[in-house]
Amino acid sequence: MDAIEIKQWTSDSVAADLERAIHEHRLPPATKLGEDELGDAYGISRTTVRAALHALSHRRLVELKRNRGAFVAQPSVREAREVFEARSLLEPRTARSAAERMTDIELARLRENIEDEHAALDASEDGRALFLSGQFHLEIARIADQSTIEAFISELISRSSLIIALYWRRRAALCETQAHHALLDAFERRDGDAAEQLMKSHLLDLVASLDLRNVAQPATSLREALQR
Amino acid sequence: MDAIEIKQWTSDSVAADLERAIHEHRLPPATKLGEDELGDAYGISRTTVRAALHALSHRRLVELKRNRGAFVAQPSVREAREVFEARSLLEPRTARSAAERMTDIELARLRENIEDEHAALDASEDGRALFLSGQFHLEIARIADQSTIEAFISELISRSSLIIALYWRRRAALCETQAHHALLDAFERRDGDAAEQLMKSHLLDLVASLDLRNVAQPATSLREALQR
DNA sequence: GTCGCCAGTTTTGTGTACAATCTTGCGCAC
DNA sequence: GTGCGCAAGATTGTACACAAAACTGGCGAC
Repeated sequence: MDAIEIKQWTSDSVAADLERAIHEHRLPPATKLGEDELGDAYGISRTTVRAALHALSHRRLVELKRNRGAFVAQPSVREAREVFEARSLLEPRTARSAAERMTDIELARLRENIEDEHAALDASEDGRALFLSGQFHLEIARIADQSTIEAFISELISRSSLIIALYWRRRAALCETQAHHALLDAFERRDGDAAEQLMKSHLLDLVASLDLRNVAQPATSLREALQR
Repeated sequence: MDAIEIKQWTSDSVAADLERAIHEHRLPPATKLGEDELGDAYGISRTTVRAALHALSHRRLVELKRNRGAFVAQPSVREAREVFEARSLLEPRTARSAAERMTDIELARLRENIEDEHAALDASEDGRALFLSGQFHLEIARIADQSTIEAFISELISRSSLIIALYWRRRAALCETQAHHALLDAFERRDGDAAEQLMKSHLLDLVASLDLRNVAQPATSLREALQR
């Protein structure tokens, strides 16, 4: 079947694999992540799975319930607002720094990223497109050369993916890549002011495209909905 | 001796205990944290110790070296700059929010915090004073009611403590509480603009009071210094 | 008929044992 | 005398086994 048996999984690589699966919406919010189940799937012991699950819980991608198990997180409306509030504090300034110190090679990588995203969208690979969209933002933080801020943004992007899974209202599928194109233009001009401003409004647009009225609760799995 | 035997330590509480010890400089940078050693100290197995150590490594307070062990982290000069860069992006705006929504009760708690810090300084309990100083910043984030940003700031504050341990140059011992007093005044007036501005310059002052010339490397333990 | 209690089953939490890896010290060759 | 290599010791990484807790189902009493 798969080449799973070939690779030697470590707790880190398992965590990365799960994070990507969550990011691509292959593991939707509230999915139960049983330790035995995962151990069998990856061919590793529960000990290693536990380490990976704990790592993801520190990034708020997985919720650990004592004696209940691990579940893909379901960010609340409040948490959703907070995540984008944090992003709006970090990313615009980071985009400015990136614009001011970007090399042609880095610019080319960003351009490539956008093209891949387009290709994924054309192939209706929504999950992959969403992941690449996140990679675009992450790449900008990487170019800004601030690894600490980059780590925060990385976490926020992954969490944003969960938020999108829960609260996205189909509307603007294109505006996403549109905004990224605009940012790329600013980067090409090494225009820090424009990049900061564009990132700011891009994030605002993202929040606007979500349905964050507390009326519609996460619509989670059965009992979870009633425990609230 | 101690009441350690009474308490039932969990991985979380052990992590919190270690974090506080690090924050108060009872565990200086580069201290080796052996698993057996810690297990004996807390009366728990290595399994639980490992979970705590991993948690702290996610917050960049301890560095895990494969097959080598866990050590209290030694932030590089570069990392030090990054941490304060991140703080300067997050904390000023957070202070503004806090100022605008602060209640009298919260104000009183902050005042109390400053008094405790004064008392600790008078008693020459430097570690405790440093911890309380961090708590002041953390309390502000809590008042701003943004738990996501609060979590980031909490991590940055703890890491700042390590940075101070490594790079502090004795100079302004008082300016710290001075700045906190000024912030408190702004909070009393619910003056968001002033709070944001004061926090911004407070953080700049902090960086200025560090010796971040790359000349003087961490001055770590023997071999560590040479591996760089 | 409904509510409450109790036991069975499943899943996580913790402790222990073994394997892999790295460090350290000695010995041998050049 | 110096440098390399190998073996012994120590420490972490992983797997396994047991204990604790929570959910599920059924039985019995009111």
